[in-house]
Amino acid sequence: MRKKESTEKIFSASLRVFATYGYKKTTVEDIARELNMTKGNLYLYVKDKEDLYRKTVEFALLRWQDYVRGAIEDKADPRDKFLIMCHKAVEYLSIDDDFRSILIHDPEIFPMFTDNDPYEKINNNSVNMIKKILKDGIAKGVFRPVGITAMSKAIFSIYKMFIIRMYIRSEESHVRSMFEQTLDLITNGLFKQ
Amino acid sequence: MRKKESTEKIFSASLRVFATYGYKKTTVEDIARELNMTKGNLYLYVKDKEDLYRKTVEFALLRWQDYVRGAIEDKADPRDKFLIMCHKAVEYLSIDDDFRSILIHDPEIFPMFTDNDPYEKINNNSVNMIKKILKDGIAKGVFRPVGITAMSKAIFSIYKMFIIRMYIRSEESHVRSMFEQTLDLITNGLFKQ
DNA sequence: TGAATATTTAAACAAATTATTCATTTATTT
DNA sequence: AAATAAATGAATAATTTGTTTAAATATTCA
Repeated sequence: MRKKESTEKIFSASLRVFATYGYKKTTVEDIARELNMTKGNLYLYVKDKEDLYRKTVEFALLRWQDYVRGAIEDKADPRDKFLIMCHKAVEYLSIDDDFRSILIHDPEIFPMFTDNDPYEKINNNSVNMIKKILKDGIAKGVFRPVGITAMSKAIFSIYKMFIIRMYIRSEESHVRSMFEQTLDLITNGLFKQ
Repeated sequence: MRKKESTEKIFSASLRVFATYGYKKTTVEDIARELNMTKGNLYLYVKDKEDLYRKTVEFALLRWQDYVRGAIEDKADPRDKFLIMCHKAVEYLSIDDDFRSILIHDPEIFPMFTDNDPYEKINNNSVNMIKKILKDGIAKGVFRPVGITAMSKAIFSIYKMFIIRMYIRSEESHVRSMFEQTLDLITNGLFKQ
């Protein structure tokens, strides 16, 4: 197993285990076992358990972002892009059990924009994706000329809040309909009439 | 909390936690926390962690047996009793997540009839329930005169096997239809024509 | 009430588990 | 075959966990 090729294997296995037991209850050996390797070898890839966890969460966030990006890249209309992005971001939770579980175990993965967000860099990918859509939409004259940076952060905050709420209390279907209504509110405030 | 009244609370909380994490990963403190009490206090009720686990499983098995017994006690026809018992025993897993989980974590809960079965006494409740039904059915002339003890054990073995199989590999719907077919086989071999 | 009894706590300790390191071995590349 | 990279497994340090215990608090009932 060459180093370059194996990192994906390592973090997807690690995600699986962390998602199952949570940070505290998974041992480094649990993950090594899942990978059919020894603990010692794992420490070639990460500094310590916390580093392993952080990199695992980053891996999970990137996979989620790839899914969303892939779903909108061929769309031309900024309004389409925006709506599909919002829906796909939430729908992804239905198809990735591990991602969903890790969000429930650790609500800090999606922190509000605080001073030291460990995942700031990666969350900025999402914010930048939104930024581009807004910019494009404004340029094409289909969005009102809103403040791009602040609005992007606000929108990201809203749907990450829904993502967490929706799956911590997934029984409550009214959360989903609230999401739809909020989305309607955002877009109808955003679109030109 | 008086001692007499609290044992049920203790073991149902304990069941919940053991079912969530499995024996190894749950700590005595996890259970104490769930009960809003300290570890030290728990040791007034049980000898050690293993004793806590054993009593918890016994509690779970008794709850399951009560459910089945309750469903058949008002039935008169031994054939009804038999069929309902078999179905209810399996269906119970759908309504008690903790029971189902603990079975998956610990397949030894339903051991085959080996020399030292820690739950022998409680599993015998089930066997005796079957025995009574068979005896009654034979007396009333609706069952063939089979060997009651051996047949009861055989029947219990069959449905406990299905219970475990069904929920370890619950995706596979063919397991359920196999159960129905096996039940059909048992009853049509058992009933007089 | 208040003495007797039952329940709960919190701290302490020993034993077990876990994270981490490292010298050595095995595999791969050049 | 030499050099480099990857993996091992055993050893150690740090932390967690199971269990005990003395002291505190609550409950019972004479």
